[in-house]
Amino acid sequence: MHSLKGPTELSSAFSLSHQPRLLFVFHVSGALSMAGDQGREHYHFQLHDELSALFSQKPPGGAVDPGPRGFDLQTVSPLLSFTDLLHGPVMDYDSLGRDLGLSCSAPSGVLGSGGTASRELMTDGNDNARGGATPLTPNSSVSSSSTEAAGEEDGERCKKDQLKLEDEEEEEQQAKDDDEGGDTSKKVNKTKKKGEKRQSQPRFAFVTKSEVDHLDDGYRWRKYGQKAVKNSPYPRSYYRCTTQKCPVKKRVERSYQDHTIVITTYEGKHNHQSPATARGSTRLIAPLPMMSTSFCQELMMHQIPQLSSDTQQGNPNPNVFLASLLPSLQQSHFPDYGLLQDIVPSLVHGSQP
DNA sequence: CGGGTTTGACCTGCGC
DNA sequence: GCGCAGGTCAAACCCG
Repeated sequence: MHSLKGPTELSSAFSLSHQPRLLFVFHVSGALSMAGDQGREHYHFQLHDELSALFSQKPPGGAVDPGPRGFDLQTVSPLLSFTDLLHGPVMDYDSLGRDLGLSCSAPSGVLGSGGTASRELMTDGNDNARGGATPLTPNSSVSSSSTEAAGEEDGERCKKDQLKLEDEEEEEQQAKDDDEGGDTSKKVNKTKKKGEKRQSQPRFAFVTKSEVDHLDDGYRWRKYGQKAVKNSPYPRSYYRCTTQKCPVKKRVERSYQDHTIVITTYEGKHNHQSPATARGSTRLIAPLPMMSTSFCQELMMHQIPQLSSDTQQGNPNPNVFLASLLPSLQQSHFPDYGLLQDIVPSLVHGSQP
């Protein structure tokens, strides 16, 4: 069974924050899509339902849309911090999970048997799991992501993923060949071998409350498509990292129940440094030699006010937060440690020579 | 003019 | 086989 230490330790780290913030990281394993194949669609809509239920709730003062489930986050207490939510007397993992009505369609009963919403969201048995932080916008008030507990499919999935990765290496090689003079039809090259599934890249989804669709995560993206989403009035946009040969893609869509909820799904891993880092961002007061993306900076500034405050009040390096967080994440099998590694490469490299 | 966006067409996988 | 839906392509368009 999966280790469930992650959320606990993570929440300890997040106890630094005084603010009522939620930060969930939804790792979406390779075979899962935010939407798509019928088999995955269930998860997709559940994700929508759950998140919408979660985020359709606004803090006191804001308009509150109870949502179809009628789940009232305020019963959980919107004023509680992430830590409070996880540890506080108001709600334990199990009750939170139940109240959230979370019952991800993962085969082994993702939220069953002691599993809880938060735990499961933060737990992933997939060793290939990579994770992330949350892209935030200035107006984001709540961010969430989800981890798919791959459950019993993991073994098989890992094998499949490995095969796919191998295939992708071939594709990469072919791309190189193309770059060196091949002018064959891209469509032909892009066409996957028969019977071969896509979606081998690690994925993780961020759910952010934001008015803007395209969140600045420090990387440059080029939109390559937009599709209407079934059962949703909001289209899904497809972006590719503009850096040459960077395989990372992301999809951005809004919750059909709460248009302020932006679901961003990242796929793949950047094979380069964030342009924001490269050009030297000045978003934070202190220099950020170890902060690779504005993405993290936003995290620091908006999602972790306490930390931000510390930064301004003397601690020159907000990365101490991540530095303190990473070991816990590593120890706790936090599924998205990999993304943190992506996001804070030098930090990780520093701690992991 | 280069880079990004829009948008219709096309491809693919899956269920029926 | 057909229809549906997600994902991608690429020409046209836009903008600085």
